[in-house]
Amino acid sequence: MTNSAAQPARAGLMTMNGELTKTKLPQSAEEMICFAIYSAGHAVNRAYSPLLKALGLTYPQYIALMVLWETDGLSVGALSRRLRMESSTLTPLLKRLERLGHVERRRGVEDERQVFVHLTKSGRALQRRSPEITACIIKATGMDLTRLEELVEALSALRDNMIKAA
Amino acid sequence: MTNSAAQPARAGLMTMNGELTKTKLPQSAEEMICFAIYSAGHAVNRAYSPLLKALGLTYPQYIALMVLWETDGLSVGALSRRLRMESSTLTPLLKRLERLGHVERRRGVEDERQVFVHLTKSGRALQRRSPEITACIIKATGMDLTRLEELVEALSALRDNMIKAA
DNA sequence: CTTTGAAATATCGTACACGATTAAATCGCG
DNA sequence: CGCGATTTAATCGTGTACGATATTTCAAAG
Repeated sequence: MTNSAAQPARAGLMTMNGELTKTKLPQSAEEMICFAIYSAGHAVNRAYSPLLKALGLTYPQYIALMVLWETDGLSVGALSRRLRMESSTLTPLLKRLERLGHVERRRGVEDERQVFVHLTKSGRALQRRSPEITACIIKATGMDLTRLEELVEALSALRDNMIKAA
Repeated sequence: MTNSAAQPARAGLMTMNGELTKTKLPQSAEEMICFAIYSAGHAVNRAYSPLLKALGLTYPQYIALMVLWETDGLSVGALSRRLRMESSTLTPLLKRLERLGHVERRRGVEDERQVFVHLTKSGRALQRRSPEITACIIKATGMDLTRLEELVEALSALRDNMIKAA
């Protein structure tokens, strides 16, 4: 399984500035940030999914609800900015949540372009099931809270940087 | 080592609407890990996509190719284990890569259940475009390589733990 | 050999996810 | 006041993603 066609392990040609400090470009897929975040993201999704299934929710639906639990009555646009998600993703997701009876979508009165999303009693009730799920997930991470917080910090910074760089 | 971590630390601090129950679960830290990894993952995807578009590739296709550049001729199953991806995801992806002329799928001879994936000349040629993309992404992260490596390390550990806990 | 079962892919149904486009409503500026 | 730009959601097309299931092939007993 070792690599036959010896990769040159090219030294840095990156254009940042004179960094000769860490010249090795990560070559192995496992080392690359793209693979790490990609596979970790899916692993988290798969860890949540069976727990959420008991509530009849998907992982993205749950995340959208988390934001609404924090701030109810957001517009689709505001929600999409918080979630960093396109309206083309959010609209069908919200329609499903509406069909499930967890939210209501109401057209704005003074600006009829906007649509506001309000939790129903049922949608608010789901929040009470959240702590058990959280506990389950934290346990599954196998990390202590300090480390998790650091990781969240780093990921948030990464996300914001990449959005800024776009 | 299993679950020593889920210690309460403190009663809920982080609730915005004030009605935190008696659960000592730290919603704060983790309510964010799912969102953090979710949004960061998509941000990375969106950063790669325009760069890959120049090569006619999607982000998951690129990641699959990365593994093949490292080890050509893997079976679908071996590839799926490396990518932590189901065959139901991988099969159509590989068919698209085949239609694009970057790989060939060949049924095994001694075991006809297996399908082996081989890079074509075209698929191997794409590897040469990889370093520029990597450099671009690393720059967009706004982090130095040491920090990125730590992050990759943490994410890989997180992923493996969550898979093990499943 | 044949039955039983396991393994390796593939297929199917549902649900994201994005960019590009569209449609409707509001705004801006002459 | 008018009409083109802008804003806001929704729609469309393509491509992941997953679990559940099907299909084909191999393996293990009998």
